[in-house]
Amino acid sequence: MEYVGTALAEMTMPQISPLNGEPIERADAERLAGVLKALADPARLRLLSLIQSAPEGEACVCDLTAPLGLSQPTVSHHLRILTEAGLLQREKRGVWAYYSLVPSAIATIADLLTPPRKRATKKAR
Amino acid sequence: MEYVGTALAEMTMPQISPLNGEPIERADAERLAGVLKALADPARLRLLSLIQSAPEGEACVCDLTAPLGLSQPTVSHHLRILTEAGLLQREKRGVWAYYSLVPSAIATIADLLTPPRKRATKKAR
DNA sequence: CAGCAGCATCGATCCGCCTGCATATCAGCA
DNA sequence: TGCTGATATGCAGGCGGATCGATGCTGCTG
Repeated sequence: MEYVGTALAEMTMPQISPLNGEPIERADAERLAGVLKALADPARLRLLSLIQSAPEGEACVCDLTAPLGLSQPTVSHHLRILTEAGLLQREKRGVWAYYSLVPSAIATIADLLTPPRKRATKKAR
Repeated sequence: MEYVGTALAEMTMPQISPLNGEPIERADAERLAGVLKALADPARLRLLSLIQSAPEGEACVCDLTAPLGLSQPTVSHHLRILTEAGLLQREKRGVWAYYSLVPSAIATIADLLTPPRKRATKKAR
């Protein structure tokens, strides 16, 4: 099966058809579901939360295993999924890998869901 | 294991700890993940989209099987999950079961995600 | 140049979920 | 009452994913 490695590109650039106006296409549904699937896990939600509230908005793997109570390989696995979904970015400094939130990635997802804005045509604003 | 049948109550009333300020608790993470898991499926996203864009904002199972290309039991299954997550509501009229969106359920989820509105306090920039 | 520490990857296991077939329910109708 | 059509539920197969131990890699450091 295919990866969601391009999820970020799909989201920040072309944009997935949001959940408001016309019925969404199957392809769009699969892309959006792919990103949401990355979010729909307790461990990953906590990772995002921990990283976001960390001192510089970044954290390395060794800082995250303890609070989560998961093994290092498992944490690394979750971080990989979040990164491939375009939610996290990785920066290697020396022996450490620092993860931080991709600026408005989550907000973009929220916007895709928040349909409401019963705007006339499509997506004004 | 336990169901997410109370997800709606959790969301519209007490509210799940959102993904912004302090690190979220494990229980909150699990609740939020539960609701997101209901959303993180192509078939269910399309169901929500179809129902929302239907004439009266409602649709019965028989109207949804064809567009999705899934069997009736499978569609019924997905509708059940969405309903238990608090995203859909069911109204039985005669032989038909009409499903419609729970008013601001999805928007609530979006708000839980959309966190931070880069307010001064933390890290401007 | 060994040795070590932080991470990523691999292999394996276990569990949950998507899907469809068969079947049970239930309301309307002859 | 008995039949038909619209939904819901039970059951089972198959796939994907969460987790961990072991291992490989790579910069630091003595």
